[in-house]
Amino acid sequence: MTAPTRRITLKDLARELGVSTATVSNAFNRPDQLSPALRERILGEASRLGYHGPDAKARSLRTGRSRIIAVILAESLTYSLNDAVASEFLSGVAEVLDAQGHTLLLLSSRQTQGQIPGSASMADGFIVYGLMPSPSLLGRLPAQASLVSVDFDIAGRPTVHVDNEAACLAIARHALRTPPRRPAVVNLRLTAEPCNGRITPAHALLGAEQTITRSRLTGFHRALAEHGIDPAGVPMWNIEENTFEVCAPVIETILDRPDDERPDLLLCMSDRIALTAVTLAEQRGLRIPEDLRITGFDGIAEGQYRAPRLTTVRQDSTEKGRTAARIILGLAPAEPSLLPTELVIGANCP
Amino acid sequence: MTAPTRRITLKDLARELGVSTATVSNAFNRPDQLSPALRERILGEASRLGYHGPDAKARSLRTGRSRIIAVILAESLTYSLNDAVASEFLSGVAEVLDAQGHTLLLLSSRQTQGQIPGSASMADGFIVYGLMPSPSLLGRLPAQASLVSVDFDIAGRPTVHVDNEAACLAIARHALRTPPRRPAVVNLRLTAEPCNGRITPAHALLGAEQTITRSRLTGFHRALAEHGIDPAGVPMWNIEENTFEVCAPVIETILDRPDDERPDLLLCMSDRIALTAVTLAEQRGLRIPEDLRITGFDGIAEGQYRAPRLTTVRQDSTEKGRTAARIILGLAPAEPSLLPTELVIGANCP
DNA sequence: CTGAAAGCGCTTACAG
DNA sequence: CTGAAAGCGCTTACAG
Repeated sequence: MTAPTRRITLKDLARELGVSTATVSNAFNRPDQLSPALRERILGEASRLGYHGPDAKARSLRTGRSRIIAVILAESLTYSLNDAVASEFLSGVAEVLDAQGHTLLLLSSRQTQGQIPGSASMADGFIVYGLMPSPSLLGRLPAQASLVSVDFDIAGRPTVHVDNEAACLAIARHALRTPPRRPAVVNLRLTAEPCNGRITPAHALLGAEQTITRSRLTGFHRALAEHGIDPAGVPMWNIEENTFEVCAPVIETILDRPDDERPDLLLCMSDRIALTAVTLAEQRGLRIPEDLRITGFDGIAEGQYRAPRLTTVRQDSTEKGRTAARIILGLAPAEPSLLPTELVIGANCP
Repeated sequence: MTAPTRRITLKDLARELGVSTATVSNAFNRPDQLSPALRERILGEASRLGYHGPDAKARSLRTGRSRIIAVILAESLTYSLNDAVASEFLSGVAEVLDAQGHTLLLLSSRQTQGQIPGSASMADGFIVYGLMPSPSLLGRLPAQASLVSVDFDIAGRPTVHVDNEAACLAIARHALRTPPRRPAVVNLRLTAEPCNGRITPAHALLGAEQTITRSRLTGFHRALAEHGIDPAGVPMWNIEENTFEVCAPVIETILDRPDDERPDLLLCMSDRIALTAVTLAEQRGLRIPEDLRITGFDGIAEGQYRAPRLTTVRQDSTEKGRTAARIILGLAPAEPSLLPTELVIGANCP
């Protein structure tokens, strides 16, 4: 009770013990630099005095490294944290960081302030997920920090990808083995301008370097062409946000068409879209798969634990996260990484 | 291209401009401390030289504040990020932090290393979610940091709670209006020792200060007693983790009992448990609600967007997160906060 | 409105 | 194996 109203520092501890600050620092950081006996004495005294080890702020300034890795999410944190695919990705990142004594800072490129808070620059590395951030945001990141992009490319930086086109080719080929009369595609963020509804020729579409949806669509179109169906004649809808709330009205538009205009095959860009379609179709008394077949993308748990089980492409989002984290920590080579996908055939599109 | 191989600092910028470092600092942090013209000149030169503002590490050492808030989760990050309730909570926290220019650091009290990494001590405040962390972990947090606990109490610290007992009393009263023949309770982490299965008298139970499950159970028991049912005669099961994978085997045990022993009312401690029960009951051809009625807790979206819609208690996890964040940032008084819940009556227990 | 100077708490060559 | 000293990049009274 020597009234330590002030927080105790390494210097205090050194003075108390009659050793230099270097030795105390070594006791915590480089055990081999001092005798075990002395180290014991220092650590013992430290815990007696309530000193929990070198201050992280000072250490990070001195060493230049914070042991913090930031993930920059394309969507808002609110959306991302509630999206199964993004959550799995994050949990993969967290798993590896955790095992390496690193810590996860969550950022969104849709930050309220319009820009990443300055405190973000504390991070040693950045994992950018889902969408090309604005050039100004990218420019603000510390030049020496490492960077890896996921699901899109940043010139000269390592990337983690899934082969979207091949995966969509495979699932569409499977679906088309039973010839549909009226196939249709439900896209996710394909249009240059926001659009929740039918895509018309007037809509400009994003390029393959801006959205993975484009590659997925290419896969669908290749399969359609193989089966003698002109892709240009296949109607497309678009959805801006991968949530039930945003999907539902668009899906309703599709399902409420007259029987002879309603699609009998819905190629969806995500499981969330597909699940919404299943739910709304069931509510309307449509039989799945007799009246309507539906395919998804992602392989989220919710689609596999319900009846009818979803036909989809499983991508291992967790492994994506692990891979990105390994690259950022230098545990894996800083080169483009392409992860496999798996066709999962469920009861709603056998 | 004056070969700035080294990162540019505030000092460099000051020298370049012929002003003091204080003035450059003020240009970024206290616009009112210098003339607009000078400030313009400084900011202009800064962006020309690629200086993006004061270094966060140095600033945090100097000011003692990092603008980082840490959330310490009871479960692993992998689990928490994939759990709907925890995700919603985090998104509420993120929303408020974001609006205040703060940033979210994710920690788990189940960190692989067995303890929180040192970098965590950089945070200005800690939100502890879901479970009392070990005293040693609590002791390692910087003494001057602010702390708020959610769903449990830490002596002398502000807390955010939901009235679990009242909510469970209400939902059980609703369910018991149709008298069950064989009611049962499925708990979540109620036993002192891990238990996935039937709870026997041999099991020690956690206290109300250790787990919210205890308060929920008290609510159920009060309602049962009101209806003349001896709570001691109501069988209980327990589940350790709120996932389909862990719930399913326990639920199967329950549903696979002979017809005259199988419960016809399942009071579940979470929607995840309830949804697992619905799925497995449907697979067995049990009619809901005729053969089996099921209630949940939480009000997650997945339970509301499927048929039969879940009967549950909705708690606003997002608001819980917002409240905790407001308290930690000093935007709300540092006092206990009790959030309301809402009884939601669905088709699986009308 | 502007500047000189101290110091936040630590780590790291370096010398002994 | 141990210590004296420099300095990471910044902010903040304080004096002018």
